[in-house]
Amino acid sequence: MSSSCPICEIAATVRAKRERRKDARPGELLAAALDLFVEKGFAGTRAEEVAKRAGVSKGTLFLYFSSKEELFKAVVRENISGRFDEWNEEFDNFQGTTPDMLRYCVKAWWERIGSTKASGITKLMMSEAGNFPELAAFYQTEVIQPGNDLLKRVLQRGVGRGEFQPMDLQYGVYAVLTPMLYLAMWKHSLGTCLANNASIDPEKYIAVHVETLLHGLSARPTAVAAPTIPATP
Amino acid sequence: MSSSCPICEIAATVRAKRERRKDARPGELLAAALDLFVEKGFAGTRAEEVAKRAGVSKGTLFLYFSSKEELFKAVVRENISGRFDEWNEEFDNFQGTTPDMLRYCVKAWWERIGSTKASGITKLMMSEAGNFPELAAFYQTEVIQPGNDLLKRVLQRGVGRGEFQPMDLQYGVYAVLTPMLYLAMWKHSLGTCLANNASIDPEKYIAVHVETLLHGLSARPTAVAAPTIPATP
Amino acid sequence: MSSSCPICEIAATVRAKRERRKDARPGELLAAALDLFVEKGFAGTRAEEVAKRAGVSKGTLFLYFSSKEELFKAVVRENISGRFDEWNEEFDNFQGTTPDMLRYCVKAWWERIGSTKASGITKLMMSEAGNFPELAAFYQTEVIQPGNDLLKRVLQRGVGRGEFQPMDLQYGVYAVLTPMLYLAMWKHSLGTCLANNASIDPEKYIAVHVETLLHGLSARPTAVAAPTIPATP
Amino acid sequence: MSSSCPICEIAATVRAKRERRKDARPGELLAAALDLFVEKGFAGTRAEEVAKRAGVSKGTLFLYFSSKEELFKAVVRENISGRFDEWNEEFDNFQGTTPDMLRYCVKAWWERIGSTKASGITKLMMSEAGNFPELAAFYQTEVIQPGNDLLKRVLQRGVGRGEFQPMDLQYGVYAVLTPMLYLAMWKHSLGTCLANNASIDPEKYIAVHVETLLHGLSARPTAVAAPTIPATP
DNA sequence: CATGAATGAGCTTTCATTCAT
DNA sequence: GATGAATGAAAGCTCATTCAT
Repeated sequence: MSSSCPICEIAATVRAKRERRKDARPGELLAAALDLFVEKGFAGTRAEEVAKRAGVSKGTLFLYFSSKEELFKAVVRENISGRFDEWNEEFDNFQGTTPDMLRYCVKAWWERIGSTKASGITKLMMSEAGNFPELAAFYQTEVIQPGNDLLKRVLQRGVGRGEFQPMDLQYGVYAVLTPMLYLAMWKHSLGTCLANNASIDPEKYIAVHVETLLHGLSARPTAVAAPTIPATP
Repeated sequence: MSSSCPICEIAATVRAKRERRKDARPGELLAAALDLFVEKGFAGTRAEEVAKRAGVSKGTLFLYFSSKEELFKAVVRENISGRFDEWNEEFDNFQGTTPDMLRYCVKAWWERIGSTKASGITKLMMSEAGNFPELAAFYQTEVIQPGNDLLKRVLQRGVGRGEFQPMDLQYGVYAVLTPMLYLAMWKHSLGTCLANNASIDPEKYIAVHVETLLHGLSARPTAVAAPTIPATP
Repeated sequence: MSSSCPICEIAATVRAKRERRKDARPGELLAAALDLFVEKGFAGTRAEEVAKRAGVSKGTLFLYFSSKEELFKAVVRENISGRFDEWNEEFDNFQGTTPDMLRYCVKAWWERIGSTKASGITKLMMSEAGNFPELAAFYQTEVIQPGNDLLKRVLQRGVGRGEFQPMDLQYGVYAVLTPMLYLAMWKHSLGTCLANNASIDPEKYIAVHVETLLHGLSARPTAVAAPTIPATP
Repeated sequence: MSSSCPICEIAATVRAKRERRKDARPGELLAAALDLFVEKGFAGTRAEEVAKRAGVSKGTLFLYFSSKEELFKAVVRENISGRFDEWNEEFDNFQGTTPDMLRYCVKAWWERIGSTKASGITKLMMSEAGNFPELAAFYQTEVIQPGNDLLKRVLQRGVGRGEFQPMDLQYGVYAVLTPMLYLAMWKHSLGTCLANNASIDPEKYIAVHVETLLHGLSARPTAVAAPTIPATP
């Protein structure tokens, strides 16, 4: 490779760069695919577009993922696990009232999932679950169940400490989770096409939600501080 | 039909049968389309499949609906937007407290939309809105806006009568609507693939939701300080 | 049929009208078909449109003409023959100079064919001949040949009387005919879609044509260089 | 190519072969399309047929031309409108009398268009203009207008140099053009189906036409009763 | 490994033709 | 005879997937 041919030199450079980036390819493709699947849905995303956004050719995409469906599965797998250990630990160590814990919990979700691209996966799963039952089961095991358990422990703590009324924990979880998941859906579906006057301010929406919720959950003989939906700003 | 002219009778019968058949077609097609759109999404549903399920040929479908998109709009009109007149009237005539009105409202939604196949349309729009902006705009105009307005009037009534605290009506609407819409989503996406032990009992879910909500909304004598989202602990 | 049933009476009236018009049906269909074929071409004309313009149903059209192609053939047959006898006689009796005869000839063509819907048939044949060889042969025998013969006799008369130079009669015929046929084409094709500034005034066009032609054909005392086919320049 | 690097050479060869193939595709497709459009008309030609005749698949056609209409436009550009620059220049540089120029002009048209398959496009536009207004407008802009302008300049030159009588240039253009266009029509419609004895010898037809025309246009000292193309009214 | 030209199954839509009424 | 609802064969176009280079 000490050839004097300049083209060969360029080729060598290219090859070097290629080899350096070879391992990065799947990751770049997955990132591009996440973006596009979230933005346009599964059927609406063209394989070539994914490849182009990842800076490779259509052929290369199929070199790493045997089909569009496999790519989709890989995207979901890549993006949904691995955060729960950290979170569980965080909550085990939480010092403070349970209402504050719940506020923190919701805030953390918004900062780490809801406001990031990762929220698109939620929407993705909702939209396409019907067409990928296998993936849906995987999602249930790896994401939904752990999230459920984590929230249940928070609510149980509140009940145990007399901060919350006794409740059916599962439905308590739903009451916390639902609007957040819905917000993720909204952000990535109708919310993107609607006139501004119909759009939701996510942070305000979440604040209203959690306070209303805490008001509803709280054990209060003496209704001291009534949280409310704030008056029109 | 006591006519003495047998030809007239036969002709009338013939026409009747034909017209009965012709009149039935759109309904059969709309029912088939609802099923399939909900099951497979808009893009995933083939026109020919709709026709086949309705027991007619591909051509016949286009005899009644000029395009797949028009078929979808007709499905939405048939199942949702066509009913707002009736609902508006119903609520105009409602006698009783506003909390009861809201309970009735949520119950009615569940019985007429949520628990029926029509709830699939909600899920459909969430999933496909990004890919079919024209459909999204249609849905916004024909469904979201009227639904929004109806709920706003209910909440306004409660505030006006001193049953609810003053509030930002738009976010009040969201607080009512969101879990219901989310339930619709759930039913038609992940909910269809999950093990039974993780499934939601919709009626209970809705009941919990509305009571928690009413608790949060209700005007209480000592509404001192509105709690807010605290800073990160 | 002395029934007292008013519907039966109406039916009887309808039937009578129907029978009265039964023989007229094919003619009405042919007229409608001529209009539409000329206006939109063969492929561009829909069978249902023809039926509607004729005031009958689609089914009836196929009752009289076994296929769209048969309808087309019938239109051409209906509209192209039967005028030549009259014309031949007219010209046999013509008194006057041959240039005047030719002027009259061109004028007559314009008035009876060129300016009427019948000119559309010319365009029709030109456009569709390739797809209907059988029809083309028919047209050749029934229309082109007789027209050719008639014009040849006119030119021959001029040559015989010393009004025109000797010439190749066949090409003389083409020289007369061509611009007229072209005009018919133009009227029914590009002429209908072009900006006004590019449009032709047919009468002026024909006048220019015939006078230029007569100038070229006329025997002149100083017929020094009768225009001939020059060697390739 | 005297490089010592064998890989470079191979790569170059490969790319060359591939590019040669890719570059050839549009030409092959255009040739096939010209054939078929002329033979069967625009509507009558199936995209797949064009592809098959070019030896490729349906999909490949749409790789190079985004729609059937674009394919047609490309055929027109390739065969006619793309040549006007060359022709305009040719005539700007012409040395000789204007009658000779006109003879050359007609001869050139015959050799480059009339006698080639390209003449079929003229017929095509005549036949299909009514059904495809967009194509007609394209043809008007890209072909008719430039051709018109070119001929007008020729005639104007003759008038300016005293070789032709003053005339209405637009109708002069028609007088030149019409028989040529008609010839193109004839060749591709009825002419293809008629017995030999009725067929036209195009070269002789054109020669007769142009000489008769020049005789009619020419300015002659003793223009006693010279019928002429009248000056603009 | 990477490329991108090529493929062809699949989708929506049109419309001549049929046939039960 | 007349009707018009129903049919289904095409046709234009898209795009996941393949494979020669």
